[in-house]
Amino acid sequence: MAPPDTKDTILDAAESLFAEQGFAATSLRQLTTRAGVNLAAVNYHFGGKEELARAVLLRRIQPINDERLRRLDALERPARLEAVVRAFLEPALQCADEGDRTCADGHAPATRLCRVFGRISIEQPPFIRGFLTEQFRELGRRFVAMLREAAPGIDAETAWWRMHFTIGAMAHTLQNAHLLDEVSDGACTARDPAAIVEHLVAFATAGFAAPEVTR
Amino acid sequence: MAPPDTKDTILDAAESLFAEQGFAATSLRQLTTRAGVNLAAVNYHFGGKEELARAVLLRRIQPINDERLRRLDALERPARLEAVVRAFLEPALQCADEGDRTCADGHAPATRLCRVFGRISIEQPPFIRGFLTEQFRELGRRFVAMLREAAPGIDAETAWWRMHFTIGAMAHTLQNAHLLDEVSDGACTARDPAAIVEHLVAFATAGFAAPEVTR
DNA sequence: GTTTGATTCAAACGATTGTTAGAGCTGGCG
DNA sequence: CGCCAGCTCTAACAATCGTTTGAATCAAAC
Repeated sequence: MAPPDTKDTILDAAESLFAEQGFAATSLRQLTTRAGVNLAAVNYHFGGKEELARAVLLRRIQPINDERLRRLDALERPARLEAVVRAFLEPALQCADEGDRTCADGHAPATRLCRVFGRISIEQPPFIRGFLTEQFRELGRRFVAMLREAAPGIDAETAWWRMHFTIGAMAHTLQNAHLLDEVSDGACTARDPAAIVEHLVAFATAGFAAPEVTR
Repeated sequence: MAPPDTKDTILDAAESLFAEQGFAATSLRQLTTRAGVNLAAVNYHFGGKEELARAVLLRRIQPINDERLRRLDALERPARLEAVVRAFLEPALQCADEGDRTCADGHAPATRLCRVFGRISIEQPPFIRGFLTEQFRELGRRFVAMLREAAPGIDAETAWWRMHFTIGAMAHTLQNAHLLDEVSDGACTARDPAAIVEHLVAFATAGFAAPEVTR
């Protein structure tokens, strides 16, 4: 009921447009037009396009990573592998509940976040590199430690790789779930994030439990 | 020893720049400067920036997908799960042998390909959508069939999802392997594609072998 | 009612974008 | 040689980019 806040309106529009087209391909004019605000508002409220991108990412990543750590702390000990994997994956996919509005682009916030996050993290404009590694270093360390506790016998390097694989599977899937619809000729029609996360948890848990690579 | 062909020179420069910065963020002036050719050469030889992007992708994807299908045909029957996974992953990572020059950006062609492919497929400018789904529909169908033969008991939808996860893990890993170096504080320093593929094959094979999701 | 600070607005800035036109160059063939 | 096709070059095109300016508007405080 609060009057639509300009800053949030811009963030919403930026999030959906970055998700659809990426950072570089989205112009401020297109963005402010969709948001229904003046062109100069972005520079006034955020200082520039790059700072806007940082704000878009931070608004979503912060609560998700907080929730991840909260779940990690709440795990039974010794941790079950699937529970650790779930603690990592579910918060990212359930952020849909936070802002329960479904936006103009027809996608749930979770899908939009993962797409924008995947895009910007992959486009990796230089200005975003340090920001991202800083956001994930501590989180990664804690998860790797917990994963090794839940799956004894895998070394640190393997654990890092497998977490990387899991992130990749998650990001790519939510970015391109619609592609799967087309390619599979209708075998996969699920857009429900809850269903996706179950598939993903099963896949990643088994992957983490795989025997160590012998080379 | 052949004189450097302008068309190939452009393709090489475009591949490395698209890999580094993405499609939209790379300008033709930057591209032609690195290639050491005239600005107008891109439009002369390819017709425009979008057609250039298509050519960059096609040059690498075509031989890889051919090799994938060749390996698929050569599999023993009934197929072992790991062999199917390997038939899908290795060709993409071993295309380094094709053009054995290591280019100016210091990355092996395999890494560059995966990065440019991941970028463009994720940026997904509208002009590339149909092109990509067409390239992968037949390949996906054949692999899903073979995977279900090697891992009986998983349904078609699950097989599609897991293949999607595998693609995501592969793409994300090769795009961001350098990030892993930073985040893991040196636990992961491997840049050798051969080592990565072993980790990845182990992870994905286990994921495919996971029990069906019960919901 | 006036003032003050915050926000929005139209308009323009210089820079850069993809693309194109047309002249200039080059090498092989008659 | 003269010619022509293939390619490269300079120069410019219109369009769009992110950003900035300075005036207009608004709401609350005095």
